[in-house]
Amino acid sequence: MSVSGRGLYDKIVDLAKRRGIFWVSFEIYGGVAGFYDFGPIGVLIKRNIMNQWLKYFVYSRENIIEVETPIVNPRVVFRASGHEEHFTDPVLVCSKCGRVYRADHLIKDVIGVNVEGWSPGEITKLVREKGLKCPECGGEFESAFNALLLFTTQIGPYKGETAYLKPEHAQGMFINFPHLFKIMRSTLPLGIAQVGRVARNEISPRQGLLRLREFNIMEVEFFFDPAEAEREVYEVIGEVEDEKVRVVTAEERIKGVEEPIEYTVKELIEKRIVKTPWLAYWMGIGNKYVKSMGIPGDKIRFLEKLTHERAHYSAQTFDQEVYTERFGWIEVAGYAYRTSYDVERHAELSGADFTVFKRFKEPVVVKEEKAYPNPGEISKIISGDKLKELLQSLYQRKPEEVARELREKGFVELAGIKLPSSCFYLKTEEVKLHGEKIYPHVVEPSFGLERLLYVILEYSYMEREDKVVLRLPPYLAPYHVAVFPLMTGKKPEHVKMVEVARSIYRNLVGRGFRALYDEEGSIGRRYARSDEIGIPFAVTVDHQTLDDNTVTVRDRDTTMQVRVKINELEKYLVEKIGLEFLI
RNA sequence: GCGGCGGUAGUCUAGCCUGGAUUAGGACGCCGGCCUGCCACGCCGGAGAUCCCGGGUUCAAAUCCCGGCCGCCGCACCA
Repeated sequence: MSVSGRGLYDKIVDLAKRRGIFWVSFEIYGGVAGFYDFGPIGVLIKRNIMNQWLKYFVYSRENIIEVETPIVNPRVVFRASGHEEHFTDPVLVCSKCGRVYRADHLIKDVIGVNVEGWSPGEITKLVREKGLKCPECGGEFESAFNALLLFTTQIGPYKGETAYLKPEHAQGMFINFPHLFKIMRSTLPLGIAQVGRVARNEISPRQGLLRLREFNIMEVEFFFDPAEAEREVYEVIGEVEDEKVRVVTAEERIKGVEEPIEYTVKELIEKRIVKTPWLAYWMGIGNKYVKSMGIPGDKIRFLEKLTHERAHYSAQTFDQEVYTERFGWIEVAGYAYRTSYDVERHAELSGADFTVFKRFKEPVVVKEEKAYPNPGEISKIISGDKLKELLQSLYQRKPEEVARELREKGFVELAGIKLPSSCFYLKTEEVKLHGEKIYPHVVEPSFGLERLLYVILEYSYMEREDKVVLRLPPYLAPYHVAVFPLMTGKKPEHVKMVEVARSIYRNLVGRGFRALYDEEGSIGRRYARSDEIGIPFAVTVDHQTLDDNTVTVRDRDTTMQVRVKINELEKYLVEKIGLEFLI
């Protein structure tokens, strides 16, 4: 088959392997599904995608900070997050044909029993009692077990504590929220970002870079006060209020509509399409970010997840999808409204204080009923050491709580003894409240780096006269500029060209450019090689250079050349590339 | 995990059906040399293949059979 006849995906995979972008890991041992190695060009492009993300989501915002937390997490972290419960599925395997079923789904469909929360042992017992067989081949089922999609390991080389590799960064930010909140002078909203590796033990990873077992996530957990969200969003919305995003709402999807409707970020908020305005804000930022990397706006859409598609922690989720030739619409980012779910779970299991003190504009005076013990009356019911003990524990309790219990039940129960209201002095006091404690809510934009890499490659891949040109935006290119001598022979002027080209190369590198020097093969071949990995500009030292200190700068996309003075080359390139590369 | 299809140098591929004379052929790329006044130039030379792995059938296996690994597609799964 000719090169142009094959699919885009195949061409990208070939290019990626040939030029050192990515390839299947552990190749010499036959490869392992779901793992990819990234080569010299791949790591550079990935880092640029990451830098671009940091610029959009972190560096240009005063209230977003970045952290790095361990990949290995003790079990309790994912017990708190609900992953241990929800990320695991009870599974039944047919002993005859080997088919795997979700036990809860199958039992509900066939027997009509809801086994949610049952142990594998209980499920196995039910399957045996009811004689449930494999619906495909009629074979017996093996004992049910929980298939956990978290990678499991141990902390400590022997007899270690069970631990999991994190499947997302989120918990690292939640756990550190109380500490970081103080560092950031106790101010909301506060965004905590993290970029790096996570691992998911996928049952059957497939589709190249799109479903990996180890990959990079770029994620922000954005903590805010839901009551102030609308006001605070409007303080910063200028940047994105008119940004147009294409959305398919859950309501539309239920009706069978897949065609997105275009809204501005402001409209998403005003029409109450989003359950918190911050969701719309971050969708706007994410839309701009993805467009900045060469993805056309009309190839991006946000798909609201239906209730049953959403993760356990989410009140509303939008997937940001990009249209690909090979796989259709694929998710590159998720925007989840996690409410205070995680924060409250970690508060509960750790005992740490995750609340935020919210100061009122004016102190509020509230009347509060309080009940103080009346030892004289109590001694009529009980005496001696028992009285002493009782009084001690009574003094431990807050008078307003005691009053409430009296109000609700008519008595206070302590160590089996019921104390009527006659045992208390009841008082109504005025209390000045300066604020209240609230749990912050969280919105989470979360990007898959490798998926972005793939869609960016798809949209930048072009062929010109059977040659590959990777039209990467200049700031994503692995190198900003290539430097070539026109001739590399033995004639004195050829030797001089090499010398000048090398010195230009060294100067550019010294000034912070990523530059590539190449003198192998013909000039045309060198242009072709640099086009293939997306280098946007090529500087050539030719005969005229030796006369007047000018070089030609060739544009990758137009192949047009302009002549530039060597001492103005840096300025010229900075103008062309933009300042993005200086991150 | 199940089923279907596939796996030959860095890449793309011929050969497989119909087992043997092909030293596993070609193109591109790569390396060395010559040449070369701007878009994969030309010439000469060179390196590069566990024919995915293991087993079986056979006098003989890249080729046929079985198992495994990997990839793609469909199903299941994707918190």
